[in-house]
Amino acid sequence: MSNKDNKVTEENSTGRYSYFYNKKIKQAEQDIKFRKQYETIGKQTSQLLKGLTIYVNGHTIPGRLQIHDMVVLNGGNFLHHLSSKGSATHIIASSLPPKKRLEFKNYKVINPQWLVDCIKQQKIVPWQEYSIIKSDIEQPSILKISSSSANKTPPNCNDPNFLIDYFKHSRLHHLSEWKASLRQKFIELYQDIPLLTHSNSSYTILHIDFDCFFATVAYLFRDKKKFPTLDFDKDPIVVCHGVKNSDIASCNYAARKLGIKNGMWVGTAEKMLPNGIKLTTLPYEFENIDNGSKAFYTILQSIEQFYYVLPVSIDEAICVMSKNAMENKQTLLQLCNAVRQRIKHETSGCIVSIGVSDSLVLARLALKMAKPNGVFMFDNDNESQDLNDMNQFWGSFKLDDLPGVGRSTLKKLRYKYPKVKTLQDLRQTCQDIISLQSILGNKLGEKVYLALRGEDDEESARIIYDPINMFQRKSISIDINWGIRFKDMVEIDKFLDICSDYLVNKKLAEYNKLTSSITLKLMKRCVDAPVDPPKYMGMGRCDPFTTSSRLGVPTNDGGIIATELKHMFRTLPVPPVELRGISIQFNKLVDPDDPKNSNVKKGLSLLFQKDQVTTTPSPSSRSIESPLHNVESNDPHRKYKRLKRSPVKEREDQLESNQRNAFQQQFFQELPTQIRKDVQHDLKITRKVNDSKLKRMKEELQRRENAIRNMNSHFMNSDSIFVPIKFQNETNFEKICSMVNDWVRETIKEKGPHERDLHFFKKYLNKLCDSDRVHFVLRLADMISVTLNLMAHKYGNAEGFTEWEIILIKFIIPLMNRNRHTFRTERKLDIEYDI
DNA sequence: TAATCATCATAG
DNA sequence: CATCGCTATGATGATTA
Ligand SMILES: Nc1ccn([C@H]2C[C@H](O)[C@@H](COP(=O)(O)OP(=O)(O)OP(=O)(O)O)O2)c(=O)n1
Repeated sequence: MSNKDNKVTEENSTGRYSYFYNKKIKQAEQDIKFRKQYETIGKQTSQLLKGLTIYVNGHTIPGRLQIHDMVVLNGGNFLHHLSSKGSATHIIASSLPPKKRLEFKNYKVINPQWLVDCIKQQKIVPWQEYSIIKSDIEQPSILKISSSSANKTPPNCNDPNFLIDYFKHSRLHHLSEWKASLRQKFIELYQDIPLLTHSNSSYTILHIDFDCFFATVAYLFRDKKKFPTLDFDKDPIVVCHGVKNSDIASCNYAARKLGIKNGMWVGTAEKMLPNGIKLTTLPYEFENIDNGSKAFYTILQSIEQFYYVLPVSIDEAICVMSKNAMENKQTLLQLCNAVRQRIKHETSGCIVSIGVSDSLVLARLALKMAKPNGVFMFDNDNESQDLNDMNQFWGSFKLDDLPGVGRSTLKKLRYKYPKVKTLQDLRQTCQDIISLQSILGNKLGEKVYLALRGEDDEESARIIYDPINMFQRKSISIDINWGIRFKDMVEIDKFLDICSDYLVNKKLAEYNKLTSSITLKLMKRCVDAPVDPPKYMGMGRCDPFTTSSRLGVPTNDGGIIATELKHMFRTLPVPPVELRGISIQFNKLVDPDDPKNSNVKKGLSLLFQKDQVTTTPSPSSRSIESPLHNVESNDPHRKYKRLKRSPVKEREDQLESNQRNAFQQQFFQELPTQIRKDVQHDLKITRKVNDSKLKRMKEELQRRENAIRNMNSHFMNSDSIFVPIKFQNETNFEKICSMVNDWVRETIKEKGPHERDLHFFKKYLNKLCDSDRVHFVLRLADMISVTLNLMAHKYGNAEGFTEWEIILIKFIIPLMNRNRHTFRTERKLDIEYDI
C-alpha cells in the first residue's frame, strides 16, 4: 500500500510541478480559489532558497510533496533522486536508519521543521539545531554501548532526570502539553478579534478530528523493514509502549471492529482477536504527531470562512462559521471535502473526518457518525429532516457517546434505566429534565437533557462565545502516578524539590505568574491492593488524599513552595513506601505585573525582614531570597535525624510489640510537627503571612487565655462539651478542636487529663467513628501528636505527657485502625480499564 | 447565602 | 523485559463564617 502511495505521490508531484511553475509565472492573475487553497505555502514566491538543493528521504510531515512545493516556490532546487550524488545541499528526513546515516554522514541532514522555520522567518536558519544525525550518531560504538546499557536501567524515581524522562514518554503528558500550547496560541491569535454574540446565533459548527491519529502516524512512520506487509485497513494495529498491561493510545479501525478501544490494555485487546489474527503494536511517534498537527492547524486557520478554529486537542478542532458563509449544503460539503483532501495531502496520508451541524453537541455526534474517513452533516430542523432519519441518527449512539457522559455517569444511567441502550431510547424514556437532574445532578442533568434535543448547555457554549477567557489558564499542575516507589521521606523530599523546581521554573516562569494556593494530592496504595500492581511501575488501586494551603502572599519561590509541599505531605497519612502517585497544583495564579499586586513583593520582603529579626538574632543574612530554601536544601537530613529521636518514636519503640498497625509508625514519626519543629520559624514566614490564619490564631489565643483562666487541673468539669455534640450536629468541630488542644496543652504540664473528661472524650471519638467521621478523629490525633511534639522538649518528662502519649497510641490509633474501612479504601472502582 | 475545601468526573 | 496511568476544568457536597 505504501508503495502504491509513493508512486502516486511521485506522479502527482511531477504533475503539480508544472502547475506551480506556471503559477509562479502567472502570479498576477490569481485564481481566487486556488490562491486560497495554497496560501499557506506562501502565495508570493521568494528567492530564499536560491542555490540550495534539497532532497527528501523517507516519510516526513509536511510530506515530500509539500516540501517540494515549498522549495520550488522559494527558489530552491528539489532533487527527486539522489542519484546525482553530491548535488544535494540539504537532506530532509524525520529519522534515518543506521545504514542511511552512514551514507549521509557528510550531508546536512535536518528535519522538516528547518524548512518550515526558514520560510516562516524568511531567512536561512542555522541547520545544526535541526540536525538528525548529530544527536545519536556522533559518538561511535563505545558510547553507544554505554547508552544502550543505560537505557536498560529500570525506571527509578530517585533519578534526578526521572520526571523529564517519564514525561518524554508519556502520551498523556504530551496531550496535555499540546493542548495547553494550542490554547495559548489561540489566545495570541484571536485576542483582538471581536467575540461572537448569541443574538447572531446562526453558526455552523464543523467538528474536525483525525481518524485514530496516533495509530495513523505510527503506521506511516513505521519501520518498513520490520513490517513489510502491514495493511492499515485490514490488520489490527495499536500504538503502545509495552506488551501486556500497557495502555493502547490509539488503535486503527480494523482493531476497533474487533472491539478494541483506545485506553484498553494490550493484553485485553489480544483476548479479543479471532484465532489466527495477530495484533501489531507500533511505537509512539510524538514528534511526527506534532508535525502532523501543525499542518492540520495551519490549513484550518487558512480557511477564510472559519471565524474561529477552536483547539480541542492535538488532533481535533472545532471550526465556527457564520451560517451564511456558505451558500448551501452543497458548497459546505465541498468545502469539507476540500479540507479533508488537503489535510490528507499535506500530512501525506492522515485522514480527518468532519461532523457538521449547528450546535456543538450535534457536530460532535455527527463527527462520530462521519468516522471513519467521512463527512456527516446533521440537520436538527424537525421539519426538513425525515423522522426516520432522526430516529436512525439518535438510535445509532451509545449512551456514553454523549459528550460529558463517561464511565460513572453511564453507570448511573444504566442503573436507573436498565433497558435504555441508545440515545434514542433515552430520548423517549427521559422526557423531563427533572428526572435526569435527580440522577445526574443539576448541571449534568440539564446538559444531557439539552443534548438530547440537540442543544448546547451554557457552559459548553462558552467555547464559542467566550473562548479567550475559557482558554486563559487558571491553574498549573503536574501529576505523576507512574514509577513512584520511594523508600523514605528523604527521597520524597528530594522529589518534591524536583517537582517544585519544574513547576516554578518551567511553568510559572513560562506563564509569568505567581501562585498563592497549593494543593497536594497523594495516591496511597489501597490496603488490599498488591504491592506490585499489574502494570509495571503503575499505581495500582489507590486511595487519594488531598490537602491544600493558602500562601497568603503569592510567590514563585521554589524554596518556599517546596517547603510548603514537604509540610503538606506530612499532614497526610501516607507512609513513604505506600506512596504511588503525587500531584501538585497551583490553584490560584496571580499576575505579578498587575498593578493590583504591586505591593505584593514589598509586603513579602517586609514580612521576611520582620520575621528574620525575630528568628535570627544576627541580622547578617538580610537577603530576601528564601531563607526557607536555604534551611531546607542545606541539610535535608538534619530534620530527618531529629525525627528518629522524636519522643513519640521512642515511645513507640517501647510499645511496638503491642501496637503495630496500618497507620504506620512511620507516619507518626513523621507527622507535621517534626518538620515544623526544625523549620518552625521559617514556616511561620509562609504560613503566618496569611491574614485569615493570623486572625484565627489571634482568636484562638484569646479563647485559650479565657479557657486557661477558667480551669484548673482539668477544665472540663462536667459532662459539658462532648455530650451535646454527640447529638447536635451543629456544634462546631473547629471549636472542639481548639478546646481539646487547650485541654491537652494544659494537662500535659500536670498530671494528665481527668478521668471523667477522658471518658467523655473517648465517647466523643467513638461517636465520630460511628457516624463515619474518622477523618475528624484523624485530625484530632494529628493535632494531639503535634502538641506532644511541640511540648516534648519542655514537658517530655511530665506525667501528663506520658499519659497523653499512651492515650494516643493505645486508644486513638487503634480506634482509627478499627474504623479505617469507613474512612478510606472501600472497594474503590476498578482503576484499570481491564479487570 | 457565599466562601472554601476536598472530592469526583470528564476528555483526549 | 516490563512500562511511561497527564492535567485543566467544572460540578458537587460538606463545612464554616
Ligand atoms: N485514552 C486515550 C485517548 C486518546 N489518546 C490519544 C491517542 C489518540 O490518537 C489521540 C486522539 O484521541 P481521539 O479520541 O480523537 O481518538 P483517535 O484519534 O485515536 O480515534 P478517533 O478519533 O478516530 O476515534 O489521543 C490516548 O492516548 N489515550
